[in-house]
Amino acid sequence: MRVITALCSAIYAGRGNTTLGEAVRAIIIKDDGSISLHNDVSNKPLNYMGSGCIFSESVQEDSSVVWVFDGRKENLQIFITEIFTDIDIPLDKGIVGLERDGTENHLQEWLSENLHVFGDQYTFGGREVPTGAGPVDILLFNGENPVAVEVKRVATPNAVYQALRYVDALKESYEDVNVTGMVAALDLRPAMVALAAKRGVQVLQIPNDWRGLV
Amino acid sequence: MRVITALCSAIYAGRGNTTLGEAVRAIIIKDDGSISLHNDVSNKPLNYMGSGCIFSESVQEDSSVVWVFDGRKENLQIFITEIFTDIDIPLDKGIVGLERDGTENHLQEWLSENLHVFGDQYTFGGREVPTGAGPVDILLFNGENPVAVEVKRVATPNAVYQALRYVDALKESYEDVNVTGMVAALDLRPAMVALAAKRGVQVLQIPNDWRGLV
DNA sequence: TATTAAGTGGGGTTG
DNA sequence: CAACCCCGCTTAATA
Repeated sequence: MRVITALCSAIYAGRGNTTLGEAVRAIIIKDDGSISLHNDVSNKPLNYMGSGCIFSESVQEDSSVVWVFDGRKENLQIFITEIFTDIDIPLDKGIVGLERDGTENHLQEWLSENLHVFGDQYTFGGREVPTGAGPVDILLFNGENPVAVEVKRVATPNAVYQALRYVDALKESYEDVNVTGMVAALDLRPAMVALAAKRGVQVLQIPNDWRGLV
Repeated sequence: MRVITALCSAIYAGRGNTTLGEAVRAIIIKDDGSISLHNDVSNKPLNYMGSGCIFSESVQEDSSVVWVFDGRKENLQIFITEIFTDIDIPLDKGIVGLERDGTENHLQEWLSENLHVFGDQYTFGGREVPTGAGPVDILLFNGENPVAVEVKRVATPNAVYQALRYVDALKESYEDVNVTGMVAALDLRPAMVALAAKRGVQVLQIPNDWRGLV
Protein backbone atom coordinates (compact mmCIF):
# COMPACT_ATOMS: atom_id res chain seq x y z
CA MET A 1 0.00 0.00 0.00
CA ARG A 2 1.39 3.31 -1.09
CA VAL A 3 0.44 6.49 0.74
CA ILE A 4 1.19 9.80 -0.89
CA THR A 5 0.57 13.21 0.62
CA ALA A 6 0.12 15.90 -1.98
CA LEU A 7 -1.38 19.26 -2.73
CA CYS A 8 -3.82 18.29 -5.44
CA SER A 9 -7.17 18.72 -7.13
CA ALA A 10 -9.22 16.12 -8.98
CA ILE A 11 -11.83 15.48 -11.64
CA TYR A 12 -13.88 12.33 -11.94
CA ALA A 13 -16.04 11.49 -14.93
CA GLY A 14 -18.01 8.31 -15.31
CA ARG A 15 -21.22 7.21 -13.63
CA GLY A 16 -21.50 10.81 -12.52
CA ASN A 17 -19.14 13.75 -12.51
CA THR A 18 -17.28 15.35 -9.64
CA THR A 19 -14.73 18.07 -9.21
CA LEU A 20 -12.53 18.64 -6.21
CA GLY A 21 -10.64 21.85 -5.45
CA GLU A 22 -7.02 22.07 -4.41
CA ALA A 23 -5.93 20.96 -0.94
CA VAL A 24 -3.41 18.75 0.81
CA ARG A 25 -4.78 15.22 0.77
CA ALA A 26 -3.68 11.63 1.09
CA ILE A 27 -3.66 9.40 -1.97
CA ILE A 28 -3.77 5.70 -1.22
CA ILE A 29 -2.85 3.24 -3.95
CA LYS A 30 -3.15 -0.43 -3.16
CA ASP A 31 -1.44 -3.45 -4.61
CA ASP A 32 -4.41 -4.33 -6.78
CA GLY A 33 -4.37 -0.88 -8.38
CA SER A 34 -7.37 0.47 -6.53
CA ILE A 35 -7.02 4.04 -5.44
CA SER A 36 -8.68 6.41 -2.98
CA LEU A 37 -8.25 10.08 -2.23
CA HIS A 38 -8.76 11.22 1.34
CA ASN A 39 -9.02 14.38 3.36
CA ASP A 40 -8.88 14.27 7.13
CA VAL A 41 -12.62 13.79 7.58
CA SER A 42 -14.75 10.65 7.45
CA ASN A 43 -13.78 7.05 6.84
CA LYS A 44 -14.99 7.40 3.26
CA PRO A 45 -12.78 8.72 0.46
CA LEU A 46 -13.53 11.85 -1.57
CA ASN A 47 -12.69 10.09 -4.83
CA TYR A 48 -11.80 6.53 -5.57
CA MET A 49 -11.54 3.87 -8.23
CA GLY A 50 -11.72 0.11 -8.05
CA SER A 51 -9.07 -2.42 -8.90
CA GLY A 52 -9.75 -2.58 -12.63
CA CYS A 53 -8.24 0.78 -13.43
CA ILE A 54 -5.02 1.59 -15.24
CA PHE A 55 -2.64 4.19 -13.90
CA SER A 56 -0.63 6.59 -16.03
CA GLU A 57 1.21 9.81 -15.38
CA SER A 58 1.27 12.71 -17.80
CA VAL A 59 3.06 16.03 -17.70
CA GLN A 60 1.19 19.07 -18.91
CA GLU A 61 2.60 21.92 -20.94
CA ASP A 62 3.07 24.00 -17.82
CA SER A 63 5.11 21.09 -16.44
CA SER A 64 2.41 20.22 -13.91
CA VAL A 65 1.79 16.54 -13.30
CA VAL A 66 -1.49 14.67 -13.73
CA TRP A 67 -2.15 11.17 -12.49
CA VAL A 68 -4.77 9.46 -14.58
CA PHE A 69 -6.68 6.34 -13.55
CA ASP A 70 -8.63 4.85 -16.43
CA GLY A 71 -11.48 2.44 -15.88
CA ARG A 72 -13.84 0.87 -18.37
CA LYS A 73 -16.33 3.70 -18.61
CA GLU A 74 -14.88 6.18 -16.18
CA ASN A 75 -11.73 7.96 -15.31
CA LEU A 76 -10.19 9.91 -12.50
CA GLN A 77 -7.61 12.63 -12.95
CA ILE A 78 -5.59 13.90 -10.02
CA PHE A 79 -3.74 17.15 -10.65
CA ILE A 80 -0.63 17.05 -8.55
CA THR A 81 0.69 20.44 -7.52
CA GLU A 82 3.22 19.26 -5.00
CA ILE A 83 4.12 15.97 -3.36
CA PHE A 84 5.15 16.08 0.30
CA THR A 85 5.54 12.45 1.29
CA ASP A 86 5.43 9.15 -0.55
CA ILE A 87 5.74 5.97 1.44
CA ASP A 88 5.25 2.31 0.74
CA ILE A 89 3.72 0.11 3.41
CA PRO A 90 4.00 -3.65 3.04
CA LEU A 91 0.84 -5.51 4.03
CA ASP A 92 -0.02 -9.18 3.99
CA LYS A 93 -0.70 -10.43 0.50
CA GLY A 94 -2.83 -13.35 1.52
CA ILE A 95 -6.39 -12.27 2.08
CA VAL A 96 -7.75 -13.13 5.49
CA GLY A 97 -11.41 -12.53 4.86
CA LEU A 98 -14.10 -10.83 6.80
CA GLU A 99 -16.72 -13.11 8.33
CA ARG A 100 -20.20 -11.69 8.65
CA ASP A 101 -22.79 -12.86 11.09
CA GLY A 102 -26.37 -11.97 11.90
CA THR A 103 -27.15 -11.04 8.30
CA GLU A 104 -30.58 -11.32 6.78
CA ASN A 105 -29.43 -14.59 5.30
CA HIS A 106 -28.70 -15.96 8.78
CA LEU A 107 -32.11 -14.80 9.94
CA GLN A 108 -33.77 -16.62 7.03
CA GLU A 109 -31.87 -19.77 7.81
CA TRP A 110 -32.71 -19.63 11.47
CA LEU A 111 -36.38 -18.90 10.87
CA SER A 112 -36.60 -21.80 8.43
CA GLU A 113 -35.32 -24.12 11.12
CA ASN A 114 -37.38 -22.60 13.91
CA LEU A 115 -40.84 -22.33 12.45
CA HIS A 116 -42.38 -22.35 15.92
CA VAL A 117 -41.70 -18.61 16.22
CA PHE A 118 -44.34 -18.09 13.54
CA GLY A 119 -46.86 -20.12 15.53
CA ASP A 120 -48.06 -23.71 15.27
CA GLN A 121 -50.27 -23.39 12.22
CA TYR A 122 -47.60 -23.08 9.55
CA THR A 123 -45.76 -25.57 7.40
CA PHE A 124 -42.60 -24.80 5.50
CA GLY A 125 -42.80 -24.10 1.77
CA GLY A 126 -39.23 -23.13 1.00
CA ARG A 127 -36.59 -20.40 1.08
CA GLU A 128 -35.89 -17.99 -1.77
CA VAL A 129 -38.82 -19.44 -3.67
CA PRO A 130 -39.05 -17.99 -7.21
CA THR A 131 -42.09 -15.88 -8.04
CA GLY A 132 -42.91 -13.61 -10.94
CA ALA A 133 -41.65 -10.71 -8.81
CA GLY A 134 -38.37 -12.28 -7.72
CA PRO A 135 -37.65 -14.85 -5.02
CA VAL A 136 -39.66 -14.61 -1.81
CA ASP A 137 -37.52 -14.99 1.31
CA ILE A 138 -39.63 -17.66 2.99
CA LEU A 139 -42.81 -19.33 1.83
CA LEU A 140 -45.12 -20.75 4.49
CA PHE A 141 -48.44 -22.53 4.24
CA ASN A 142 -51.34 -22.06 6.58
CA GLY A 143 -53.19 -25.20 5.56
CA GLU A 144 -53.42 -24.69 1.81
CA ASN A 145 -52.99 -20.94 1.97
CA PRO A 146 -49.56 -19.61 1.02
CA VAL A 147 -47.93 -16.90 3.13
CA ALA A 148 -45.13 -14.86 1.58
CA VAL A 149 -42.69 -13.87 4.33
CA GLU A 150 -40.31 -10.98 3.76
CA VAL A 151 -37.40 -11.17 6.21
CA LYS A 152 -35.43 -8.08 7.27
CA ARG A 153 -33.09 -7.05 10.02
CA VAL A 154 -34.72 -3.63 9.96
CA ALA A 155 -38.15 -3.45 8.37
CA THR A 156 -39.22 -0.12 6.88
CA PRO A 157 -42.42 0.40 4.87
CA ASN A 158 -40.61 -0.79 1.79
CA ALA A 159 -40.66 -4.31 3.25
CA VAL A 160 -44.48 -4.23 3.13
CA TYR A 161 -44.46 -3.21 -0.53
CA GLN A 162 -41.99 -6.02 -1.24
CA ALA A 163 -44.22 -8.56 0.50
CA LEU A 164 -47.24 -7.33 -1.43
CA ARG A 165 -45.38 -7.77 -4.72
CA TYR A 166 -44.74 -11.40 -3.85
CA VAL A 167 -48.36 -11.86 -2.80
CA ASP A 168 -49.57 -10.51 -6.14
CA ALA A 169 -47.15 -12.73 -8.04
CA LEU A 170 -48.12 -15.84 -6.02
CA LYS A 171 -51.80 -15.21 -6.63
CA GLU A 172 -51.16 -16.06 -10.27
CA SER A 173 -49.78 -19.49 -9.32
CA TYR A 174 -52.10 -20.29 -6.44
CA GLU A 175 -55.75 -19.90 -7.34
CA ASP A 176 -58.76 -20.65 -5.18
CA VAL A 177 -56.70 -20.21 -2.03
CA ASN A 178 -55.96 -17.15 0.08
CA VAL A 179 -52.46 -15.73 -0.44
CA THR A 180 -51.24 -13.38 2.28
CA GLY A 181 -48.04 -11.59 3.21
CA MET A 182 -45.92 -11.24 6.32
CA VAL A 183 -42.94 -9.16 7.38
CA ALA A 184 -40.57 -10.74 9.92
CA ALA A 185 -37.84 -8.56 11.39
CA LEU A 186 -35.71 -7.81 14.42
CA ASP A 187 -36.53 -4.11 14.20
CA LEU A 188 -40.09 -3.24 13.19
CA ARG A 189 -40.35 0.44 12.36
CA PRO A 190 -43.64 2.08 13.38
CA ALA A 191 -44.47 3.36 9.89
CA MET A 192 -43.97 -0.17 8.57
CA VAL A 193 -46.28 -1.64 11.21
CA ALA A 194 -48.93 0.97 10.38
CA LEU A 195 -48.71 0.31 6.65
CA ALA A 196 -48.76 -3.45 7.17
CA ALA A 197 -51.95 -3.18 9.22
CA LYS A 198 -53.55 -1.01 6.55
CA ARG A 199 -52.60 -3.44 3.80
CA GLY A 200 -53.46 -6.64 5.65
CA VAL A 201 -49.88 -7.81 5.94
CA GLN A 202 -48.94 -9.71 9.07
CA VAL A 203 -45.99 -8.70 11.17
CA LEU A 204 -43.61 -10.82 13.24
CA GLN A 205 -41.13 -9.48 15.76
CA ILE A 206 -38.10 -11.75 15.80
CA PRO A 207 -36.79 -11.89 19.37
CA ASN A 208 -33.47 -10.12 19.84
CA ASP A 209 -31.98 -13.20 21.47
CA TRP A 210 -32.94 -15.39 18.50
CA ARG A 211 -29.48 -16.89 18.53
CA GLY A 212 -29.99 -18.21 22.03
CA LEU A 213 -33.41 -19.67 21.33
CA VAL A 214 -33.71 -23.18 20.02
CA MET B 1 -4.25 11.41 9.53
CA ARG B 2 -2.49 8.63 11.38
CA VAL B 3 -1.49 5.47 9.56
CA ILE B 4 -0.50 2.44 11.60
CA THR B 5 0.71 -0.86 10.25
CA ALA B 6 0.05 -3.75 12.58
CA LEU B 7 -0.47 -7.45 12.84
CA CYS B 8 -4.01 -7.52 14.12
CA SER B 9 -7.44 -9.11 14.18
CA ALA B 10 -10.79 -7.44 14.72
CA ILE B 11 -14.35 -7.84 15.92
CA TYR B 12 -17.19 -5.52 15.03
CA ALA B 13 -20.58 -5.62 16.71
CA GLY B 14 -23.41 -3.25 15.95
CA ARG B 15 -25.73 -3.08 12.98
CA GLY B 16 -24.33 -6.47 12.10
CA ASN B 17 -21.44 -8.55 13.36
CA THR B 18 -18.12 -9.30 11.73
CA THR B 19 -14.91 -11.04 12.67
CA LEU B 20 -11.56 -10.67 11.00
CA GLY B 21 -8.63 -13.04 11.38
CA GLU B 22 -5.08 -12.02 12.06
CA ALA B 23 -2.97 -10.38 9.35
CA VAL B 24 -0.79 -7.35 8.73
CA ARG B 25 -3.08 -4.45 7.91
CA ALA B 26 -3.16 -0.67 7.83
CA ILE B 27 -5.20 1.20 10.41
CA ILE B 28 -6.13 4.72 9.42
CA ILE B 29 -7.34 7.13 12.06
CA LYS B 30 -8.42 10.55 10.94
CA ASP B 31 -8.58 13.85 12.75
CA ASP B 32 -12.30 13.58 13.31
CA GLY B 33 -11.87 10.21 15.05
CA SER B 34 -13.14 8.10 12.19
CA ILE B 35 -11.23 4.90 11.63
CA SER B 36 -10.80 2.35 8.90
CA LEU B 37 -8.93 -0.92 8.69
CA HIS B 38 -7.42 -1.88 5.34
CA ASN B 39 -5.77 -4.81 3.66
CA ASP B 40 -4.01 -4.38 0.32
CA VAL B 41 -7.11 -5.10 -1.76
CA SER B 42 -9.96 -2.81 -2.82
CA ASN B 43 -10.54 0.84 -2.09
CA LYS B 44 -13.01 -0.11 0.62
CA PRO B 45 -11.99 -0.87 4.19
CA LEU B 46 -12.52 -4.21 5.91
CA ASN B 47 -13.81 -2.56 9.05
CA TYR B 48 -14.55 1.05 9.83
CA MET B 49 -16.34 3.42 12.11
CA GLY B 50 -17.60 6.93 11.58
CA SER B 51 -16.55 10.12 13.31
CA GLY B 52 -18.78 9.77 16.36
CA CYS B 53 -16.78 7.02 17.99
CA ILE B 54 -14.59 7.17 21.09
CA PHE B 55 -11.18 5.56 21.12
CA SER B 56 -9.66 3.78 24.09
CA GLU B 57 -6.81 1.35 24.57
CA SER B 58 -6.92 -1.54 26.97
CA VAL B 59 -4.33 -4.12 27.94
CA GLN B 60 -5.48 -7.68 28.42
CA GLU B 61 -4.31 -10.09 31.08
CA ASP B 62 -1.88 -11.67 28.65
CA SER B 63 -0.49 -8.15 28.10
CA SER B 64 -1.90 -8.01 24.58
CA VAL B 65 -3.31 -4.67 23.47
CA VAL B 66 -6.83 -3.98 22.28
CA TRP B 67 -7.95 -0.80 20.61
CA VAL B 68 -11.61 -0.14 21.20
CA PHE B 69 -13.74 2.27 19.23
CA ASP B 70 -17.13 2.84 20.83
CA GLY B 71 -20.04 4.27 18.89
CA ARG B 72 -23.59 4.84 20.00
CA LYS B 73 -24.89 1.38 19.34
CA GLU B 74 -21.85 -0.34 17.96
CA ASN B 75 -18.23 -0.97 18.70
CA LEU B 76 -15.09 -2.12 16.99
CA GLN B 77 -12.27 -3.93 18.74
CA ILE B 78 -8.90 -4.26 17.09
CA PHE B 79 -6.61 -6.80 18.72
CA ILE B 80 -3.08 -5.55 18.19
CA THR B 81 -0.46 -8.28 18.12
CA GLU B 82 2.40 -6.15 16.89
CA ILE B 83 2.82 -2.64 15.56
CA PHE B 84 5.32 -2.12 12.76
CA THR B 85 4.92 1.50 11.77
CA ASP B 86 2.99 4.45 13.12
CA ILE B 87 3.10 7.70 11.22
CA ASP B 88 1.22 10.95 11.35
CA ILE B 89 0.41 12.74 8.11
CA PRO B 90 -0.71 16.35 8.29
CA LEU B 91 -3.52 17.17 5.88
CA ASP B 92 -5.41 20.39 5.25
CA LYS B 93 -7.88 21.14 8.01
CA GLY B 94 -10.16 23.29 5.91
CA ILE B 95 -12.54 21.15 3.96
CA VAL B 96 -12.53 21.75 0.24
CA GLY B 97 -15.66 19.94 -0.73
CA LEU B 98 -16.52 17.65 -3.57
CA GLU B 99 -18.79 19.13 -6.23
CA ARG B 100 -21.12 16.73 -7.96
CA ASP B 101 -22.68 17.21 -11.34
CA GLY B 102 -25.12 15.31 -13.50
CA THR B 103 -26.96 13.93 -10.50
CA GLU B 104 -30.61 13.01 -10.51
CA ASN B 105 -31.26 16.34 -8.89
CA HIS B 106 -29.73 18.11 -11.88
CA LEU B 107 -31.85 15.99 -14.20
CA GLN B 108 -35.00 16.93 -12.28
CA GLU B 109 -34.10 20.58 -12.46
CA TRP B 110 -33.37 20.44 -16.16
CA LEU B 111 -36.53 18.49 -16.95
CA SER B 112 -38.62 20.95 -14.97
CA GLU B 113 -37.26 23.77 -17.09
CA ASN B 114 -37.49 21.86 -20.38
CA LEU B 115 -40.93 20.35 -20.31
CA HIS B 116 -40.96 20.09 -24.11
CA VAL B 117 -39.01 16.82 -23.89
CA PHE B 118 -42.14 15.27 -22.38
CA GLY B 119 -44.24 16.50 -25.30
CA ASP B 120 -46.55 19.46 -25.74
CA GLN B 121 -49.51 18.24 -23.77
CA TYR B 122 -48.13 18.61 -20.26
CA THR B 123 -48.16 21.40 -17.73
CA PHE B 124 -45.89 21.56 -14.70
CA GLY B 125 -47.25 20.58 -11.30
CA GLY B 126 -44.14 20.76 -9.16
CA ARG B 127 -40.92 19.07 -8.06
CA GLU B 128 -40.57 16.81 -5.02
CA VAL B 129 -44.31 17.07 -4.48
CA PRO B 130 -45.34 15.36 -1.23
CA THR B 131 -47.58 12.31 -1.48
CA GLY B 132 -48.65 9.71 1.03
CA ALA B 133 -45.85 7.51 -0.28
CA GLY B 134 -43.06 10.05 -0.18
CA PRO B 135 -42.25 12.94 -2.52
CA VAL B 136 -42.75 12.40 -6.24
CA ASP B 137 -39.86 13.72 -8.32
CA ILE B 138 -41.92 15.66 -10.85
CA LEU B 139 -45.66 16.09 -11.09
CA LEU B 140 -47.12 16.87 -14.51
CA PHE B 141 -50.68 17.44 -15.65
CA ASN B 142 -52.15 16.22 -18.87
CA GLY B 143 -55.17 18.49 -18.83
CA GLU B 144 -56.62 17.66 -15.43
CA ASN B 145 -54.94 14.27 -15.19
CA PRO B 146 -51.89 14.09 -12.93
CA VAL B 147 -48.80 12.22 -14.09
CA ALA B 148 -46.28 11.09 -11.46
CA VAL B 149 -42.82 11.19 -13.02
CA GLU B 150 -40.01 9.21 -11.41
CA VAL B 151 -36.64 10.53 -12.58
CA LYS B 152 -33.53 8.35 -12.61
CA ARG B 153 -30.12 8.37 -14.18
CA VAL B 154 -30.38 4.61 -14.48
CA ALA B 155 -33.88 3.17 -14.32
CA THR B 156 -34.29 -0.43 -13.09
CA PRO B 157 -37.64 -2.11 -12.43
CA ASN B 158 -37.66 -0.59 -8.99
CA ALA B 159 -38.32 2.80 -10.62
CA VAL B 160 -41.61 1.44 -11.97
CA TYR B 161 -42.70 0.23 -8.53
CA GLN B 162 -41.77 3.62 -7.12
CA ALA B 163 -43.85 5.41 -9.76
CA LEU B 164 -46.79 3.11 -9.06
CA ARG B 165 -46.63 3.87 -5.35
CA TYR B 166 -46.86 7.58 -6.10
CA VAL B 167 -49.74 6.93 -8.49
CA ASP B 168 -51.62 5.02 -5.79
CA ALA B 169 -50.96 7.75 -3.25
CA LEU B 170 -52.05 10.50 -5.66
CA LYS B 171 -55.28 8.68 -6.46
CA GLU B 172 -56.37 9.42 -2.92
CA SER B 173 -55.94 13.16 -3.45
CA TYR B 174 -57.12 13.37 -7.05
CA GLU B 175 -60.48 11.74 -7.56
CA ASP B 176 -62.52 11.59 -10.74
CA VAL B 177 -59.40 12.08 -12.85
CA ASN B 178 -56.97 9.59 -14.33
CA VAL B 179 -53.66 9.38 -12.45
CA THR B 180 -50.81 7.77 -14.36
CA GLY B 181 -47.11 7.18 -13.89
CA MET B 182 -43.97 7.78 -15.92
CA VAL B 183 -40.30 6.90 -15.63
CA ALA B 184 -37.81 9.34 -17.17
CA ALA B 185 -34.17 8.30 -17.34
CA LEU B 186 -30.90 8.51 -19.25
CA ASP B 187 -30.45 4.76 -19.11
CA LEU B 188 -33.61 2.67 -19.47
CA ARG B 189 -32.92 -0.94 -18.57
CA PRO B 190 -34.83 -3.50 -20.63
CA ALA B 191 -36.41 -5.21 -17.64
CA MET B 192 -37.70 -1.84 -16.49
CA VAL B 193 -39.18 -1.05 -19.91
CA ALA B 194 -40.93 -4.43 -19.99
CA LEU B 195 -42.38 -4.00 -16.52
CA ALA B 196 -43.48 -0.44 -17.27
CA ALA B 197 -45.37 -1.60 -20.38
CA LYS B 198 -47.05 -4.36 -18.38
CA ARG B 199 -48.12 -1.96 -15.66
CA GLY B 200 -49.19 0.89 -17.92
CA VAL B 201 -46.38 3.21 -16.87
CA GLN B 202 -45.01 5.55 -19.52
CA VAL B 203 -41.32 5.72 -20.25
CA LEU B 204 -39.18 8.63 -21.40
CA GLN B 205 -35.63 8.38 -22.67
CA ILE B 206 -33.75 11.53 -21.69
CA PRO B 207 -31.28 12.34 -24.47
CA ASN B 208 -27.65 11.82 -23.50
CA ASP B 209 -26.79 15.32 -24.63
CA TRP B 210 -29.46 16.85 -22.40
CA ARG B 211 -26.96 19.40 -21.16
CA GLY B 212 -26.50 20.71 -24.68
CA LEU B 213 -30.19 20.95 -25.44
CA VAL B 214 -32.12 24.06 -24.57
C1' DT C 1 -22.70 -10.40 -18.96
C1' DA C 2 -26.91 -8.51 -16.87
C1' DT C 3 -30.13 -8.50 -13.09
C1' DT C 4 -31.43 -8.52 -8.34
C1' DA C 5 -31.15 -7.64 -3.57
C1' DA C 6 -28.35 -6.84 0.72
C1' DG C 7 -25.15 -3.83 3.18
C1' DT C 8 -22.15 -2.45 9.75
C1' DG C 9 -24.59 0.40 3.34
C1' DG C 10 -23.48 6.34 3.78
C1' DG C 11 -25.32 10.87 3.65
C1' DG C 12 -28.64 14.56 3.18
C1' DT C 13 -33.22 16.45 3.64
C1' DT C 14 -37.63 16.92 5.53
C1' DG C 15 -41.39 16.38 8.77
C1' DC D 1 -35.74 11.30 15.85
C1' DA D 2 -37.84 8.67 12.16
C1' DA D 3 -38.70 8.32 7.32
C1' DC D 4 -37.39 8.74 2.78
C1' DC D 5 -34.36 8.52 -1.11
C1' DC D 6 -30.12 9.29 -3.83
C1' DC D 7 -25.38 7.52 -4.38
C1' DG D 8 -19.77 7.71 -9.19
C1' DC D 9 -23.25 3.52 -4.08
C1' DT D 10 -20.32 -1.61 -3.65
C1' DT D 11 -20.66 -6.38 -3.59
C1' DA D 12 -22.29 -10.90 -3.92
C1' DA D 13 -25.36 -14.29 -5.85
C1' DT D 14 -27.83 -15.78 -9.69
C1' DA D 15 -29.64 -16.61 -14.29
